[in-house]
Amino acid sequence: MGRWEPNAQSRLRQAAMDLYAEYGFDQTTVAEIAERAGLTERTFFRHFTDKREVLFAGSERLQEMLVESVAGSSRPAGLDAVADAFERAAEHYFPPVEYSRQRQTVIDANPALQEREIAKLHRVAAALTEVLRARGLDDPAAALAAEAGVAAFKVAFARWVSDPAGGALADHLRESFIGLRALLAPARLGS
Amino acid sequence: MGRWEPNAQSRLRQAAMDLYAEYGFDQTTVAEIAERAGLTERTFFRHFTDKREVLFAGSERLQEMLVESVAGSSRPAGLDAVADAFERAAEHYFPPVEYSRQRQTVIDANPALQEREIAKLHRVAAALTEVLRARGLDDPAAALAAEAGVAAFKVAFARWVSDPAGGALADHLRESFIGLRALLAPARLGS
DNA sequence: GGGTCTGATGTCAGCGACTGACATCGGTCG
DNA sequence: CGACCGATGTCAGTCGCTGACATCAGACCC
Repeated sequence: MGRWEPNAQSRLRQAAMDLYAEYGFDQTTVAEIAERAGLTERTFFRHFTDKREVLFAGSERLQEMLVESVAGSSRPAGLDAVADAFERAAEHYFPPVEYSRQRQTVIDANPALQEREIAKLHRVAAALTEVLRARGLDDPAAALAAEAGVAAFKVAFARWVSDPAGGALADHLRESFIGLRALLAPARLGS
Repeated sequence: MGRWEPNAQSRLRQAAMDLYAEYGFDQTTVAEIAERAGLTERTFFRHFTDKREVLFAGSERLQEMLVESVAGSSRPAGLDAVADAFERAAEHYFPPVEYSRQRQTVIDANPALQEREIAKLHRVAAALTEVLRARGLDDPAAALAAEAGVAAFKVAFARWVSDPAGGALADHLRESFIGLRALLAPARLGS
């Protein structure tokens, strides 16, 4: 398919990650990324809608997985279904810790990237809210379960990438959701 | 102070709003905004960090008001203090409905602006979480009270700008928080 | 009143993100 | 072997945004 080497997209992503990590996001130009990947600036923009998106491509896939998982969950629509979905995704979706760690370091150093990250997580929460409602949970409860689930995921993810013991993401997720459930038990967010 | 007419900043904001509303955000160039305001492109960027920020300048002020309000609230740190803060801000901060409505229409039509809006609200939630913790609320409860408060505000704001009856924002806020409290009563989020 | 100082604005040059239009190459299929 | 198609290259251009420096209006001082 490609004109020369295959995997243009992943080569671009790798090149971008390397340069972002070494010189910072702002100090890296798209032309440099493309050159390192042996491609053209124009081609970069055919694979990624913008310079930031390199770090977030794939989040749509995660969102789809979560939505499908909640939609087909054996548990009733609620926090437990969301927790299950995240734990399942943890095993099939996420890249190795080192990559995630490096990626997070880059994001944490740049406001524009944080903006994009927050927006992506917001979309995930919105999508989860939608499925939960579709499965019969009423409106505010669905939103709360979704937002709380995403919040628990944020915590688990942050602990995962900064865990010196190298614990699995799934384990951090379980802990995080246990803490959340303990806190919210009396509210019964559809769980 | 100004070279010619005063109020350069508000003239720029007005010009931007008019053009964004009439032609859309992407179709409006900064040079056009500046020209309509009788100023230069360079001057625009001295008043606003970027083209999007025109629509969000002032959100820092809102955030400060909320934080101060919660910090000095007579109520215990929790949802009620947050609710009070929003209701007080509703009376002293927000522009007329027509302006807010027009602004929201522009934002809703553009993903980049939505990203910025979400990020701003996220910062507000983070700041509120911080005050609540400073006032002694424990960590997850503080975050939940802040996020829930912001969520209630979102709902109230959306209803306010789309309310044909022209109800006051403060009234929508009260209703929204009543609904939230009813839902969360058993959880006791510090309220 | 005139000189000076300061803050806001103008001017200019330039970088880099992003896009549209069109050419070109590699592989596929008939 | 030739038509076809999808991915890439090439080119030119727009626009957001910035740094450096000049300039102007008003405030302050004498």
